[in-house]
Amino acid sequence: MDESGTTKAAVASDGSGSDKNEVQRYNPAEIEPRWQAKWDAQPNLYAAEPHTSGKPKFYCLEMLPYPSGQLHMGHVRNYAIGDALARFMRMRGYNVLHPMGWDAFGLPAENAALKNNTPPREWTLKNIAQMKVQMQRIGYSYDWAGTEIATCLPEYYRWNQWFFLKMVERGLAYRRSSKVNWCPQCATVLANEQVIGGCCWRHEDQIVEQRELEQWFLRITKYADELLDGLDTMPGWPEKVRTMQRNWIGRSEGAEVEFRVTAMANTPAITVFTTRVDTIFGATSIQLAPEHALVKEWVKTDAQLASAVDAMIAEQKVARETGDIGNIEKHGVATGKTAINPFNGETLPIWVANYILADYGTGAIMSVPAHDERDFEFAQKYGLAVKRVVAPNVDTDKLALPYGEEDDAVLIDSGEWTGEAVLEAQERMARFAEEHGFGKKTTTYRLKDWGVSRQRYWGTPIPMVYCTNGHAAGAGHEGVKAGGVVALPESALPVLLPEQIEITQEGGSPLGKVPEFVNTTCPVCGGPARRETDTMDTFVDSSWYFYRYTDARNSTAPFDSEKANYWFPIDQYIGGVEHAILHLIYSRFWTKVMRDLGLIANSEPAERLFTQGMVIKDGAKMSKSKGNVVSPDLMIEKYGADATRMYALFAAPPDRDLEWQEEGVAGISRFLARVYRLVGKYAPNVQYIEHGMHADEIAPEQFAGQTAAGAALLRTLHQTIAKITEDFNGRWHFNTCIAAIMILVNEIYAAEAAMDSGEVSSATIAELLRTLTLLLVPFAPFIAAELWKDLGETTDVFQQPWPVADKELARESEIEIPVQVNGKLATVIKLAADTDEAALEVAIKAASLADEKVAARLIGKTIVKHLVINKPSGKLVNLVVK
RNA sequence: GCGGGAGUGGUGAAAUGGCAGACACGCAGGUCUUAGAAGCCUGUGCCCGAAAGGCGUAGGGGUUCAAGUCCCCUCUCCCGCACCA
Repeated sequence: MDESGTTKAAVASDGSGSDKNEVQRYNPAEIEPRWQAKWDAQPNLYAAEPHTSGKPKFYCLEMLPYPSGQLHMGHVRNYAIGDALARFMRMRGYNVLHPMGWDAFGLPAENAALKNNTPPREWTLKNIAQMKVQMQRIGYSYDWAGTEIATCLPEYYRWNQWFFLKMVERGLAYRRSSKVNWCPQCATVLANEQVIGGCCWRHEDQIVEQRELEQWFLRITKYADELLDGLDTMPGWPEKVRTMQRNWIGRSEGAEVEFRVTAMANTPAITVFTTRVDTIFGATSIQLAPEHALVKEWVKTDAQLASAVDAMIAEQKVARETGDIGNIEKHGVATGKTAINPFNGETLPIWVANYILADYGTGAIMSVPAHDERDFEFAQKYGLAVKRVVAPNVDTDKLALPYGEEDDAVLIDSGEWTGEAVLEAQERMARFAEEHGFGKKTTTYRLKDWGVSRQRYWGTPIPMVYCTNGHAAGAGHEGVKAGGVVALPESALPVLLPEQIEITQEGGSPLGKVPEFVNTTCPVCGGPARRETDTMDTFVDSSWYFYRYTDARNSTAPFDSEKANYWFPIDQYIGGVEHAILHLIYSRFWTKVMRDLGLIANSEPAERLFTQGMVIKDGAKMSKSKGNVVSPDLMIEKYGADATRMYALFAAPPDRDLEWQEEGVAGISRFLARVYRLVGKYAPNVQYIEHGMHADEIAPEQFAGQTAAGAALLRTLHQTIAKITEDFNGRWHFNTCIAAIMILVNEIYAAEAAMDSGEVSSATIAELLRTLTLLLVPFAPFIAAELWKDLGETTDVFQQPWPVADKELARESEIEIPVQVNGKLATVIKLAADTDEAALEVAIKAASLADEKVAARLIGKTIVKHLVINKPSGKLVNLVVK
């Protein structure tokens, strides 16, 4: 090994006599396809080891895409984040599961069929093939062969059907008539979660209509409490997402109280829901929603009421359309009827009011104007009584109506409850109502059961039939009512989606027009039966796909429990925040159901969730309508896949929105070219190529007698390793990781002369370039593979262990100490790092006073304090002077 | 209205309470070239200036030896929820 002598002139060492200008230029268009072809030929390159391997596991998951046929920058970014992490964890020795698949059912396939006359299946599979090529071009390290799934294939969707049957058995799936959200454009039903501000989530300008339909529902409300309480045990999820889910579930504890309608013996009592039963003595009217059942009854005999109610409903519809719902003026109409307050026997007028929601609570409230803002506003308008029943603990003269109050406020004018504290009264009054049979403590939720029926073709067929002979369901099928609804046996699965089908724009389920599909036999009696023609919401597909990944080729079960239990929970889930409610709450529900079925041991699907920011351009989210879409293909063509994905990590920290600037991609490409040139220049000269020596054989003591230049480079190198390693384990600021690599490369360039003259040893150069290459793996795998090869390695760079930072080598030889005077920087002094700790403070004080810039600021002042501050990050001096 | 996030150069951004603006883009000047491109070098928060200096993290106040960072108030922008009784 040549430690002492001058390093041979780098450029000439290959004997070719080449000079600088002939060093090959970085050409990703040549490098990347070459490596990609090599990788694609190895289907198990990124396969995880079996669950029995005994290695620590790491399940790295990104949300699966809808196969639109075009990868967009949001995908590129999302998957670049996940891929960096997966590659890092592999190099750290983890058994990494990094799967990918396709959320392949859904309406666009049917729209495309209408437009292009292409069957949905064909269109979808073509898109998948197209997007897969795009993703492979970018070099993501997915285990395609072992995990790839497409939810539109029977191998997958049969398990949707299987789960559905399990849920039917357990009463978790049921059928009932219900008012549903109907999007005329989709010609199908939407779940509550898919209605955004009264409009369809897919058609932002389309008002959602209400229709009465027979629908299948999944009983997610059974898990409402667990879904809510579980959020408190999920510190690895963003607070934002947990808050959104909490609000969505909307648990509200209160009481129901029945108010009898005066002099109407046959009319059922009005049940109101309230969270403030303690204010019931302050109730001065009853308010019903326009759609309340009693109102529907009364309008039959009261034309005036009928027109007022109709106007209210019409007004709400308009308000919804214009987006003004929520701030339309409160108004109402008196019904002329009255009800009795069961607590004090008072007679209260019954009104119908436009601010009462039919689908929350009971659709009826007791109005307490003194203590509720909305009721107060309403009462003011119509001159209804305002009766205060809670005394605030502060000077009441200064309070404006309606009165809010503190928790320790007490009741006044409330009969036998007068003087009781608010919270105590709530408990006791609810119990009193229950004991006397006119109320109870109750909890309501904003969350509703999940309607999963869709009147569409391109989805999972619901595995139920309607027996013409009117069979009731078999024993144990408690979710199925009599009337001929029969669950298919498991042996009848999968219920295949017919492929020859005509898609038309007419409403109703397209499957209903396929007699071969519809007409079947009853599994119980063998008589004629009709199949369910609705298909499942596509959110069913994505509710459990990540379990399938652990055993994607299983043909006898959705997955093997042992495998799932090894891999779950997902260690890191990465995706867009737009799925904070829909997908992520359904997934949590499905996990709990699977746990209760005994399939898995975990109760939550993912340990940690990361929501990346949007990719924007010219200040707006990329979208076709805005015409600001940047094509990943074009970027790859111009700058290479490495530069494109690396820019996606460099331009902003992953959780923030990212403004796409093409000049930035060009900048990254230039940086990679610099790295390429550097390695190209020194690779032929790297010692271990000639001597077959590897860096791990270079003992640290060989760096001990380093020249200052070599030591400085190694110091930066190890600081860089430490910085990146720490970031992967913590805050994920990959932008600063890449910046750190740039600093390292800049520094190596600055030391070029020292490297050429032999001042920096060949062993050091080898260590620098090898390690630099390894550090690039998570961010730019193509160039990393190429450089590794150029450095003479024949091993797979992705299987190399991640470099370990050496604290000794990373330590500064000289410490810089900022000196402040009254907190403002005066100068920076330098001291040798090996100064004895005991003497250091004295030395620092002396040095700081000796500095002329400091002295200049001390003229005419007195030193009050001379502080030397010790921090892990370094030392600092502050002179407090007067 | 409620909840969450953010506000730092021309731009994207950096900064465990301790040197504000790392790294990059852009721009300017230089070098190389017949010329250009690429590369390389230098400069680049603002103000005045030859220099020394002064001012600067939306605005105002506070805590601290020390505040972009912590606390209080105000303003602006983005996201989510929105008459939830």
